[in-house]
Amino acid sequence: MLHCLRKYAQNGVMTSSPSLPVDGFGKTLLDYPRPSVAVDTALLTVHDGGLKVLLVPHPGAGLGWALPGTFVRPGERLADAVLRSLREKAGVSGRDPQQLHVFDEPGRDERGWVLSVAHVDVVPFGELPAGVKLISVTEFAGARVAQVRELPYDHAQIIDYAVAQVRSQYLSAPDPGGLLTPPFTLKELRELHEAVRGESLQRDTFRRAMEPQLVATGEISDGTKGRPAALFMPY
Amino acid sequence: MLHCLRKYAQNGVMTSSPSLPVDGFGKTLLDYPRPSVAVDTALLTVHDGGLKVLLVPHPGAGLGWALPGTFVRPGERLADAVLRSLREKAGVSGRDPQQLHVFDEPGRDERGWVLSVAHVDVVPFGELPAGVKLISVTEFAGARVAQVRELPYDHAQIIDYAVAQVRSQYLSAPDPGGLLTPPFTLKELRELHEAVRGESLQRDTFRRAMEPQLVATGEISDGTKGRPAALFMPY
DNA sequence: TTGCTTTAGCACAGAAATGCGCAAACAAAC
DNA sequence: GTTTGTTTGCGCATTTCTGTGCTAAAGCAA
Repeated sequence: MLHCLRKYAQNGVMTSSPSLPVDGFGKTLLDYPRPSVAVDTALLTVHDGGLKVLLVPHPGAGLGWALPGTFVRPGERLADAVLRSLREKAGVSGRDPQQLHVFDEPGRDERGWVLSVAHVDVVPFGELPAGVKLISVTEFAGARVAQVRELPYDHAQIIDYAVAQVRSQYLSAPDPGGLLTPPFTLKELRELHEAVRGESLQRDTFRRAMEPQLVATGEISDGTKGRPAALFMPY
Repeated sequence: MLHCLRKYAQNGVMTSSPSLPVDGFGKTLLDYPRPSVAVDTALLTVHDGGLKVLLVPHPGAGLGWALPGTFVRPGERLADAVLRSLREKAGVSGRDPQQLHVFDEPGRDERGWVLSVAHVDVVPFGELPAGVKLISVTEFAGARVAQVRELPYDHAQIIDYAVAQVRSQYLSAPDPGGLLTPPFTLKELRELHEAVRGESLQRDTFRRAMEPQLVATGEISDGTKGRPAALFMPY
């Protein structure tokens, strides 16, 4: 079979050239079929007492919204691709994307062989640009909100993984996602946890779990109705 | 730039041909640089009261052992690639590989741009072929056993992820990895948990946690010295 | 039949966790 | 200044969990 050497002059990516290591068959990695690798991200935030996910317009036919995503570029870390896609698709600055799962169903994308590395990131609502599209991930009577079910590809599953992971992280740590601006009150922290976990929490039980992991600033909240609350920061 | 259409006649993989969808730039997915995607697997088993990981000979220079791995083939699920690599590299039948993490450091492999999707699988020691290489993952006084530290690439980290995930699964469920052949005694189950978790467990506390999740078969163990133990199966 | 070993089960004490009611400490209203 | 409403902090009782020691049960071996 006649082979053409194909070269790229972009991002210093290595090409099929005499300098690449060859294997026992005299071939380099570029001689084998390879998938396209994409990242898709469930960007979660807390607003109006609930957990919300960000959607962007989906250019594909028929469906209007999707999770932000992009193909990974040579030399780019997956997390950096996530951050780039959040900037480019939603004008949002992501923070610390965490991997969730690789979706690898061979026919998942009609354009060809595509793997998607699903991620989750969390951003405080106040850091989101005005006008971004957020939908609730809260379940009502066990039924998914229609808009989550209608998302393309495996995006509904990605949201499930994301919610599960963030909820797991908020089981015992005060604010692992940094959604509150320190200093904050215990009530603010508890309300955040109730929004994330989707359930109400007993005030005293919550306080005993969190206080050992917080630093009391010695100050109290002001301008609030009722007894002023002590202010805390994370360790 | 002159392009040659490159065709493959292997495994029905799609090629850069007129039939592939093109994007807004008139290009298909194959026109963009793509990584090689590999899977690496920490295959864990329990033997001699401890958690062990399987190693295979590493063909690379300098180091002798590594976790089994392979490049993913077109149309192949990641889990199937894991199972294939365990068969081909170690003669082992894997069971239910679980994804751990994607290792994506651009320079992690001198052959080129390679992503590795790390997996964990567990197999009962009795199902492993004779002569496979197992090393302990147990830490002694907080120090990693030398052989784990010396593994190539990010394999030591993969083992860490794998151990953490399996230990997490065995925190509250009887035998999520199916390492015991039913029926089994509570002592056998407890010893499995002690091997996985790397700590001793209080007999009654353990029994209270497990019994509600087990079905008593009504039979007892035979051929044992002392009072025969009740036999259980998982729900 | 007796002795030994192992397992099962439970009572109990102590530790840990939970939830509630009340006093304290504020702001707002009068 | 007093009263009302709200929120916080904490003491207390209750509940749950854990680990220990003990004894009975149930086998095998002698």
